[in-house]
Amino acid sequence: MNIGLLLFIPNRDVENRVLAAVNAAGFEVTQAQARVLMRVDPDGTRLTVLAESAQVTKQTAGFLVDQLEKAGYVERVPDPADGRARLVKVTEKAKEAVPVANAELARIEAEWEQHIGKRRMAQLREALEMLGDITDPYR
Amino acid sequence: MNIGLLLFIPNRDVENRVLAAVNAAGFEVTQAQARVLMRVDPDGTRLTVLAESAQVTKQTAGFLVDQLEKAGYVERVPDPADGRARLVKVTEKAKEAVPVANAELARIEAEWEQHIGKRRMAQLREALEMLGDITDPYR
DNA sequence: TGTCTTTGGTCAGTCTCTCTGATTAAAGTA
DNA sequence: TACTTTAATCAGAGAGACTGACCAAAGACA
Repeated sequence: MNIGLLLFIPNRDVENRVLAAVNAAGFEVTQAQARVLMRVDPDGTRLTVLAESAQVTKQTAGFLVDQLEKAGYVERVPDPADGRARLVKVTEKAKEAVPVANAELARIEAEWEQHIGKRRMAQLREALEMLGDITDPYR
Repeated sequence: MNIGLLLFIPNRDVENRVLAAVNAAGFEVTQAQARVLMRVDPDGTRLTVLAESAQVTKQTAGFLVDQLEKAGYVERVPDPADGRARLVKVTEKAKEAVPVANAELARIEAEWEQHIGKRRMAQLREALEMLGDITDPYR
């Protein structure tokens, strides 16, 4: 079984479940919006940086931030350090979604640990974190 | 770091690289088309089954198969066992892409093994295969 | 200082993928 | 035979992603 598919299947499961949990709690965001939202730094992040880290064009990132802004999950404030730039910041409303997402993630991890064991779960994490070094173009 | 993102990042890397390799070899398929094509059984597969295993609606699967058919990568033949159904089969042309994809996958795995070591790579595979039991809705 | 290049972001247009809803036709069932 | 289910398609719409063109501020430098 190919390594891409092996990674894809559990990843899809996590994305689906976390999004479903967040939606069920009343936060109406899409997967694409969530992927951008997730990458907004507590101190605010420039659009260019968001685009780069989410691996989409700045037009796409801008489109998604527009929607998140309309829905009240982020706001754009001028960047004091650069007159051209604006910082995307998460609002209080969006911050309330974080514990919902984290709770579902914890639930998933617990189920997985139940199925494959604590030791293997730790090994999985370790291997994936190391792979991030060579597969995360943003890092 | 959340387990979803940890899975997502290397998965994206694999998908990008394999697709780029296949494209570079002259096979013009998209990621979505590839995801369907990958799931066609050597003996042929019904559209409904493809849709289910790729986790899309049958309309979407049908749309992608249409494109793959136009490009000459699959053909639809009547299903001898069911007058309503047709079997999607891969053509010789598509079969030629398989070794290209496999070669890139092997290259990726070798690089990863180089970075995290043989032992951790085996552990990663084992954990992911076990997780498939509980996260692959098709299995 | 004034020009040139780079960088952050937007506008316009298009394409691909995905969905929902409705429909057709063959199979299976009572 | 009539009813229900299943395999697939048609029609229409929305989301998300891209390329290309553009503007304005910042940085570099002669």
